[in-house]
Amino acid sequence: MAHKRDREATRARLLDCARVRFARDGYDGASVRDVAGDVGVDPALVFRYFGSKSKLFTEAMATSSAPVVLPDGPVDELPAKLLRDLVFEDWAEYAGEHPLIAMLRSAGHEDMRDRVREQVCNGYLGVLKELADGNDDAELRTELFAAWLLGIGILRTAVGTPTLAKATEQDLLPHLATVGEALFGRPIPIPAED
Amino acid sequence: MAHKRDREATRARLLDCARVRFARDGYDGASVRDVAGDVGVDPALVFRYFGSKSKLFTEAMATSSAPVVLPDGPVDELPAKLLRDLVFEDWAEYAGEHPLIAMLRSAGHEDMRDRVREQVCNGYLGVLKELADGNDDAELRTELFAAWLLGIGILRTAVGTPTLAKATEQDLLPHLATVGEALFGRPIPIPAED
DNA sequence: TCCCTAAGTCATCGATCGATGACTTACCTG
DNA sequence: CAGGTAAGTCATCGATCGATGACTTAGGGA
Repeated sequence: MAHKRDREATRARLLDCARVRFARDGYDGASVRDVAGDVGVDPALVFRYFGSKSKLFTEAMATSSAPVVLPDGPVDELPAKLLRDLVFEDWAEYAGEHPLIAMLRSAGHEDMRDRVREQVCNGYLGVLKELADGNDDAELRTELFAAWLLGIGILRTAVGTPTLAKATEQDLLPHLATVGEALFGRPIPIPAED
Repeated sequence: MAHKRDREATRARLLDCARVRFARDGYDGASVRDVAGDVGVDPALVFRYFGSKSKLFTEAMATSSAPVVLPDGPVDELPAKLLRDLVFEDWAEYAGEHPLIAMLRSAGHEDMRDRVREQVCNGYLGVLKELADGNDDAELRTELFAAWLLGIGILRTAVGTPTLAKATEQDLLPHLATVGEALFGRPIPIPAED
């Protein structure tokens, strides 16, 4: 007996595995058979529960349990926290990449594009917005900073640029402070090493 | 008569179409039948000429006619030129995205990853390197700036963040100068509007 | 214990993909 | 104009994918 016959539990496990598969392999790279195999269930069950691969994908993204744990605390500590989350956290189950970066692989699909945008806007940008208070072009500055963090993550994990790939968090923090101060006109403290 | 029987010419046309297809649809999304169809030739011919889809891909990327026209001229004008190339150029045939950003869709494949890295390192980073002269962490600063440009391009075209998607080149140039100066410790001129 | 409902499975379809090998046709040479 | 060679085509294979519908089996209530 692999598992009890529980519709909701099986559905939830399918969604969990689908999330990882889609993020790691992209929409096209992840097959329904793969997801079903992870759960240890017949592929046909996926279609019984979700109707189609596309709907499985949409629901998996929409019910993302905890794609991002948005940090709180003093605003000027946010850049360092986001840097850690986006760049230096160990996302082993997502093939070493932040789920957001991994999801960009599927950006050809409209659903994924919308989902990523929503996550970036309502998540990261909403959190970063306070930093730009008092500046003109506040939204633009916020998005520019987010673009930088995203670009760093991509160069590190998806491209594998030599210096950045080897850089540690401590290497990046001073530059994070420099750019953050230039962009937001306020000092960005460098947290102590732990 | 569609075209003359010219092995080299047909090969070259296949490579051209393959480049666009791979960049726009990704490695998995682009089929050999698509590429052959673009050229108006039988798919089997592709295998006769290149052996496999993977080899077609590798050769298409390696012989990239002009994936990037690296700008020259005074070093402090490079940021603005790269911003235009990466973010504001009209890459209509690549579905509106810079080829480099489009190629990231295929970064799951090792070949593509290597190719993108090579292009970034020997292309953009090589050009930008001079800007960091005189700083410690010169390579890191260079890669961080490249990460920023890349991130801007991705947020604009692949994610579609609201403010950045609507921003014009003139909107971004002041911030480019600000961040560039902070990162490289030298003034970055803002070119006049044309 | 019986049995009915729902959870899960099996067999299979049609489309598409990469790939192969035998075939046909166009062009150049003598 | 004849004929050989190379450019290009056709038929087809095996694998994989999403998807469907009929089937089997588990398990709780009477």
